[in-house]
Amino acid sequence: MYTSKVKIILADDHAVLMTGLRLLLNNEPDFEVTGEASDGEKVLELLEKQSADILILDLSMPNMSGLECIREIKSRGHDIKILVLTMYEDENYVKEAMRAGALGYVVKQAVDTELFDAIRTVDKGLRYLSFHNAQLLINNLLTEPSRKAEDDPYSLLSAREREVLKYMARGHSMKQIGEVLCLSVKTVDTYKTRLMEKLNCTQKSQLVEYALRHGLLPVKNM
Amino acid sequence: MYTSKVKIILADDHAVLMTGLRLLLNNEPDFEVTGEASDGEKVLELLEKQSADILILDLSMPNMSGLECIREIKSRGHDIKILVLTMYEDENYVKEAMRAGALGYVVKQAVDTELFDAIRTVDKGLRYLSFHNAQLLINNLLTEPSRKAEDDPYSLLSAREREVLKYMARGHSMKQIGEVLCLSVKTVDTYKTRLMEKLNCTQKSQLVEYALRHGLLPVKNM
DNA sequence: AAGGAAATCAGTAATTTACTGATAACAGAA
DNA sequence: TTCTGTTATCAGTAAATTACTGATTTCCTT
Repeated sequence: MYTSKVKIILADDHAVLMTGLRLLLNNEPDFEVTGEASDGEKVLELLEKQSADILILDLSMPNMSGLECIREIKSRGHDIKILVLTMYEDENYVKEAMRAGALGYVVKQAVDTELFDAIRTVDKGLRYLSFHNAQLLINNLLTEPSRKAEDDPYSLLSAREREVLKYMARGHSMKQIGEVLCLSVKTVDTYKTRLMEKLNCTQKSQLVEYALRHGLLPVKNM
Repeated sequence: MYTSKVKIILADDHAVLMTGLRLLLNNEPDFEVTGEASDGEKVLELLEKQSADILILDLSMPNMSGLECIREIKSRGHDIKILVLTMYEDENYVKEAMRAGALGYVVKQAVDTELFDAIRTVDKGLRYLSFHNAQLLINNLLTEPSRKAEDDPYSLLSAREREVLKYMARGHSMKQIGEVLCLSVKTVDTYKTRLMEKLNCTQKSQLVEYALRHGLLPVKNM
């Protein structure tokens, strides 16, 4: 019986490692790497041109972070399963990534066979977490995905609000943001007020915290 | 004419990537990966048992960091050339590593051919830096390791200034920072002014950018 | 002893934010 | 179709924050 290979797109800003990873995956009889991208924006461009079964994504990439990238992929309605492969063992990253729409999460410390398992699992449409304490997390995550709105108010934000949030977190003043976005200071000010309301903040620093947590502050290229 | 292969030991705590890297290197006719280690201590153990021409070392590893590892290798008198392969583009890391005794420094963002070049160069006993502006660095490093200051303005900052920078980048106001650090707003204001001077900024957003770039904004746990 | 950072604070002018409204467009509910 | 809620947009004024210009003390180095 003929079974077609799992088509995989890789996204990682570490070129050498991505090349190695490609070799590793192509060595397996049932995998095939069909595309590579070095940051979130390039992933999106690539997805416009070609589809694949699985996207293996690093979270820390320049320009557009992995998390933002996941959200954008979802909002554009691309039909691709996302497997996060990253160095961050932090629970928060796992949560954020899964909430944003990832199907699997594997740390780079994992051995190759674990990654293979993860790919095959995710390919079937099933969740995969690489962690020891993963089960807890999965349960938490799955048994009560109801209070989604409160959990992730991010989905409540309008496009403009998100935009303003990013600039604010990077330390721009209302005035500066207004100039960049061609808006009156007053308008930007309103967005800020809304952000505070929606995200339940009383201080600007809490907004920054929120932005950090949600991967809205990737380091930009020089 | 027969030429023996360059024997390489890999050290990286990211197992998947190390496996990929091994494949990549073994694919080259003149390289041969003869050992792997997942942290500094294991590198040292391995070196007691086997020698090799080159050690490709990640800087961020658990237990014993890459830098410590380099120092220890040198102090034990092992005869192996060290090539650092890491994600850190920061000049300081380069310097530290080279001072500690590394012969080459390549960032993971580099493409495979660059890594190959680096290996071959280092194998000849020559220095290799992967940077565009590397040559400057080499010269600085070797001719006058004295004027550390201008190179990295971060080292110019006083403890207080760094502290204030972190809070500022996280979106706290002068007033808030003053409260946390038990200082007058005025004092904090002065630090801010100094920061701007030292880091050559005219806007707060540039300070935030600087902080981001230098990893001063880690995501905190919940 | 002189020179030079570092840490600390003040006063006032100039900006920026906070807060309170407001209007127009549009989508969905009733 | 009318009502309601959401988004996008802007204004005015009071309150708060920052920018700028000094200044003092301590400590370290030469």
